[in-house]
Amino acid sequence: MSIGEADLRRTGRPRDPACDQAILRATREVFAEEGYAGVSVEGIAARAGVGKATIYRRYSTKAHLVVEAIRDGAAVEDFAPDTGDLRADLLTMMQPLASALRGENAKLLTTFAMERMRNPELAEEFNRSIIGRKREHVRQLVAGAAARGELRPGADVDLIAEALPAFLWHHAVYNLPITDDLLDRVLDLALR
Amino acid sequence: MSIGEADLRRTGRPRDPACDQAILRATREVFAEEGYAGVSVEGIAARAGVGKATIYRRYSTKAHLVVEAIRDGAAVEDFAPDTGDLRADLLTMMQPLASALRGENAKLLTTFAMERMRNPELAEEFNRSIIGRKREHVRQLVAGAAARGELRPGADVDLIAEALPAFLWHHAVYNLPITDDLLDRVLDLALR
Amino acid sequence: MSIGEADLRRTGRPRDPACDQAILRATREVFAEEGYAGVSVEGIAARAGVGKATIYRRYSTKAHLVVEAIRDGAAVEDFAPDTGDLRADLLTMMQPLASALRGENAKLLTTFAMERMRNPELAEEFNRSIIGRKREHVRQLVAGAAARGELRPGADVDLIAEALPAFLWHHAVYNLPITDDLLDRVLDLALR
Amino acid sequence: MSIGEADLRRTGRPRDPACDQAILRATREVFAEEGYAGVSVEGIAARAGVGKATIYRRYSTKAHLVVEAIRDGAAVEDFAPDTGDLRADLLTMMQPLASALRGENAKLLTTFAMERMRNPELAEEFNRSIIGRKREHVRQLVAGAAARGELRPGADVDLIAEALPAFLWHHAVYNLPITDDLLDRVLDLALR
DNA sequence: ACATAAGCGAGACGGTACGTCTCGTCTTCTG
DNA sequence: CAGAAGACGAGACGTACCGTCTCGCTTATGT
Repeated sequence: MSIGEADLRRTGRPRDPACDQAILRATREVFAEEGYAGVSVEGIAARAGVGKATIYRRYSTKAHLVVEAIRDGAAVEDFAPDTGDLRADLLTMMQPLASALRGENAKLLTTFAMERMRNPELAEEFNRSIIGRKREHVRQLVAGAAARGELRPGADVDLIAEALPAFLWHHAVYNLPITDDLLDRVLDLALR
Repeated sequence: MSIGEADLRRTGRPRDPACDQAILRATREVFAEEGYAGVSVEGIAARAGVGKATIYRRYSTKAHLVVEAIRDGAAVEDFAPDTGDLRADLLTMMQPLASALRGENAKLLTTFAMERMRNPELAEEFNRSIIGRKREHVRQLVAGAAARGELRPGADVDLIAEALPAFLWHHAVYNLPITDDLLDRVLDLALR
Repeated sequence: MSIGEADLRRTGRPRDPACDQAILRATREVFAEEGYAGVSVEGIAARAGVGKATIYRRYSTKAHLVVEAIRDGAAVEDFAPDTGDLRADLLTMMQPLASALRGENAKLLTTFAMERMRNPELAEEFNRSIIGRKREHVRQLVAGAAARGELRPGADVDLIAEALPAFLWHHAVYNLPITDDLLDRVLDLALR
Repeated sequence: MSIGEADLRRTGRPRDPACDQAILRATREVFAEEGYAGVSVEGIAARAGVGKATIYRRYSTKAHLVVEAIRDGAAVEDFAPDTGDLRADLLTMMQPLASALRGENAKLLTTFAMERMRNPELAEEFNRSIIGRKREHVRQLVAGAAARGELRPGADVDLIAEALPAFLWHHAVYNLPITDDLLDRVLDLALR
């Protein structure tokens, strides 16, 4: 709740939003150029024109900083359409993820996916900002289509629902090209 | 050349094979639990009851050490069958990966797969020891089957070849169960 | 001038005198127990229940703050008697220092005396508030007595004038007891 | 015992004595020029051409480093003569302290004297390297002389024994000159 | 048989980054 | 305006590793 948050810190000098942006921006730039190991908090501070304490006041850890920087720059939009046209709905839903995994933030996203495996609190955040309600919604779309007879009888609803993300992440993680028609081809394979 | 190598060091005290194992074992254990960043050469040396120089004599770098440790312990067997039965051949080929992703090395493998994204030195080794020649061989099996008319006309050879690893890794990374019939279901989806 | 000062600040909320005392008191306590390095402006603010700005509005610097705190709490009274009885006059003058070095402020004083060696800003203030005009006055008393023939011929005026403070500080610094008759014994030694 | 010490560290690469000297030397130089607050471990490391760890391996703390540096460069020689000539013996004993307090190390010594007041383990070291057996020995010399009738009857043995250090430290601490004849004058005052 | 050459455990070395703490300044809100 | 709160740039603190480098010792070979 914004009210609750405001209550927590209604006194003292407020944090400078310009610092927030300078820090996250510098972190993303260095991360993209040099990778995780190339990020040093000291270097980020210098590049952002900021004191180290100003960073540590926001992020307790280098890992935390990097993850938040990525999240800030790589959040994936989350639609939940249900037009009755399964193929179209799935395309609409997964297009943002495909774009993100293809763009300059691909490395950020896959790194984020990784970090979440060891850091449980990140797993939750990963769910919120990357997966969102997609997984469950996709399953419902597919199940609805199956119920309508839009799919062949005995179709594997769970597997079909998984197909798009599985292939997209597989391509991203293996540096295979995420071409414009990849989603079409996956849907061709999965939906018949 | 083994002869050349042997010539290079035919004198002096030979390296202790027990050290090799102690080092690689300790490295694997720490890596699986703490990830790449959690591995410290000093810690490995202590855990293996070995001097740091004994490690650096074998591996020039922490990255090198970790790569070799994983390769030594998590290499996935690499069959290249071609019986003419596509489904059976694919099952034979992917079974080792499925087992590996299900067994005690699952954490090691997924950590390796993910960690290689931020450490390019790991990436190449991952290709060599985990992927090996599988990718190309699977593609050839599927292409052969398509040529024989075993698949429906216009089947997406590349995508079919990718399906098993894509779903297996997706399950592993999202902690979904890798059940005994998962490969069957994926093959059902992909081959018809 | 108090009139001029009052003119400068006849508007707005007046400074809270309770803050002055709380700040100085907290500073003295911490300084006596932990020394100059142990004093942190942030800590003083917290201990005094005061904001940092409230301190810096009064004292431009940590050194300034500490100096004022000590001066406020440990100033040694400064008599300048000249009754013609050298021994009595010296006793009158040094009694306050002896008391101060024996009382609860002893630690404060010795710490101040020592700390001033590494912090030149403290040195000047120490001269002003602890030594004051005592040194010169004592010398004049002794010189006067010598001129009157109250001392043996050829008496070392400078050394006699120094004797009381030298022994008092030596006892204080070495934690030797500063007994009631110490001044008498020192005067016995010095004046005959 | 040197044997015991040797046992403690008979393995591994031995510490480089050149580092010891470079570190202590740099520390003394900076301390003399800038005072305690001006010493930074990082700066000492740079000036000595040494890594920070090489300093912290030897001295757990900045304070520890500074004190050892001073001790290494400012130890006062400790004679214990007893020729039967009180005045000569006292001169022989206190000359080294006078020299030290007059020389380039005066600031080091007085700062050391101060630091010992808050750091109990330093008090012991101060006793060992600066005071040594002087205090007790001086008292015995004076008591012996009194017993021999070399002093006037009723002489204040304790105070006489204290006189030289008291005046010497007083002069040092107050930046009064420690002239060549100061000891003579103090002895004149104290011994008659 | 014994000298040579290398392996080994231990740990010091010059660096670099970490995350913490304080300094003195600044910015906001409340009384 | 004063005061409480606390953010800000700067930079030192003490810790932990990295990859390199001695030490003194042990262990095979090759003459």
